[in-house]
Amino acid sequence: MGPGGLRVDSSLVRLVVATCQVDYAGRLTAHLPMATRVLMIKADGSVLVHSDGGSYKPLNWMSPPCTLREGEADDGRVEWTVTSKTADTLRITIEEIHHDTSHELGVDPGLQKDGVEKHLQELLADNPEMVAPGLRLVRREFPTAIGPVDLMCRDAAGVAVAVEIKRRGEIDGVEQLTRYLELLNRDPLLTANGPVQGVFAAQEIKPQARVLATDRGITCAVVDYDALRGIDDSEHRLF
Amino acid sequence: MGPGGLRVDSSLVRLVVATCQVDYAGRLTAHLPMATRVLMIKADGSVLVHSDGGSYKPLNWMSPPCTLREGEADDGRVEWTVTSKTADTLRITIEEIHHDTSHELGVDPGLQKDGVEKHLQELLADNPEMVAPGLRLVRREFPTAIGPVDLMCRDAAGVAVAVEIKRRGEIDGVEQLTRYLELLNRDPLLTANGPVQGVFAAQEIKPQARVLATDRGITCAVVDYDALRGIDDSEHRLF
DNA sequence: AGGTCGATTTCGCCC
DNA sequence: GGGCGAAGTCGACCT
Repeated sequence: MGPGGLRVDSSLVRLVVATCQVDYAGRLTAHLPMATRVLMIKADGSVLVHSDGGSYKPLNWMSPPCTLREGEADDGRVEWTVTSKTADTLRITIEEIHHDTSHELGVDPGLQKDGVEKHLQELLADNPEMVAPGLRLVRREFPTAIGPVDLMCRDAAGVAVAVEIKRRGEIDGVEQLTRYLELLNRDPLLTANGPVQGVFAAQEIKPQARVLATDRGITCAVVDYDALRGIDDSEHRLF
Repeated sequence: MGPGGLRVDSSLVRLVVATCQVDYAGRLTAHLPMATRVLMIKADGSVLVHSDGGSYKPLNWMSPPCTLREGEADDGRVEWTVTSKTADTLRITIEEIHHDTSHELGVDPGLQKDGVEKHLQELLADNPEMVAPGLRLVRREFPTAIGPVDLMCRDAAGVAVAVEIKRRGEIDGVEQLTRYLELLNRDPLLTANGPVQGVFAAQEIKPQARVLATDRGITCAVVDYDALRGIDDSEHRLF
C-alpha cells in the first residue's frame, strides 16, 4: 500500500476508438492509412490496433514489454509513440478520438486446455497398439541429442520403433522424424534386431507428408482421437 | 438505402467489459473461469476475449464466419453462444456487464508491408551477384514437383545454382533446400556442367542451420537488406 | 540466453 | 476450395 492509501493498479485496460494513421518500423515496416479503428492499450503498455474484420490478429500491434508516450506531431495532432527495447517503434497519429475509457480487470485465472498434442501423446502412450499392432512402449519422450522422440517402442519382433506424434501431420513432422531415425540408427543397442523403424502418427496426415514419409520407409498411422479417448476412459473406469 | 432511410451498418464493433466465464468446444476444449475481461464483437459476429496481459492473441475467440446468439442460462444469467459452420461453439456466461458500447468504424484501407521474404527475393533477383560473385539469374520461382525454388541461377562456369531465400535462416530452410537439390540433381539438363549447387541466403543465419548447411555442401550467404535496397534504389534512379 | 517445437496458429498465394 | 509456405508469428519448455 503506497502513501495516502493509493494502490498501484496494474490491471488497467484502455479502450479507444479513434480515426488514426499507424506506422510501424522494426522487423519490417508497415503503414496503415488514416481510418477509424479500435485501439486497446493493456496494462503492460502493449497496444493492439483492430479493424472490424479479420480474425483475432490485429492490423498492427506492439508486443510487451514496451512503453507508450503521448506527444504532439508537427501539425499539432496527437501522436502516440510506442517503443520497445529492441528499437521497434509504433507511431499512431490521431485525428479524432471517438471513445476513450479505462477499465480495471483484476488478475486472470488463466486458460485450461484439453485436446492438444501433449494429450494425444499421453493417450497413445497408454495405448501403443492403436499406433501399430503388437507395439509395446519403452519410453515416452525418449531423449536424443537433437530432441526427444515422442514414443520409443518395440514391436513383437523386438525391433525398435520411433513414433512421432502430431495433431496434424505435415512435411515438417516427417523431416523431424527422419532426423531422429538417422541418429537412432547409430545406436547399436537399438539396432540389435534390425534398423529402427519410424511411425508418423497424427489425427490427419497431409498428402505431401504421406508421400515423403512413404518415400523414406516411414509408416503413417491416422489415429482417431475420440475413439482413443473413449478407450482410455473405459480403462480408467475399471480401477 | 433500406425502407425509412435505414442503412444496414456492417462495420459495427461492440466493446464489452464483463465478468464472465468462457467455454470453447471445437478443435479442442478450453475453459476460462469467471473473471473480468474485455470482449470485442466484430461486424462479422466474431468474438475476441482479452485479458489485460499477454500479447495480441486473445485468451479465447471465435473466428468468422460465425453467429452470436444472446440467451439465458438455467440460473437466469445472460449467456452468449457463438457458433460457426464447423460446429465449433464458444459459450460466454455473463455475471455482470461493466461497460457496453458500439462503434461504427467504416471500411479499413488495409495494411501496406515492406521487408518480408517476397521483397527480399525481388531484390536478390535483381542483384544475384550479391548472393555470390558471377551469379546470373535463370528464373525466379523455378518450379519443381515439390514446390518452387526461390532463385535458379548459373555461375560463371555454367553450373546450376539453386538459391533458397529466408528472412531468418533456420534449420527448416536448409531441409527445404536439401529436398530441392535432391530433386534437381536428377535432371540431366541442370547437371550437364556438374551437380547443382545450393546457396542458403538470409539476413541472419542461425548457428545450427549454418552447421547443417555446411555439412551438406550448401553455401551460406548473409545478405544486407538495407544495402541491397540502397543498390536497387540507385539502379532505378538511372532510368 | 538460446534453441526447439506446438498452435483453435492466421494469412496469403497458387493450383 | 485445398494445399503449402511465411509470419513483426507467439509462447512454452528445456538446456
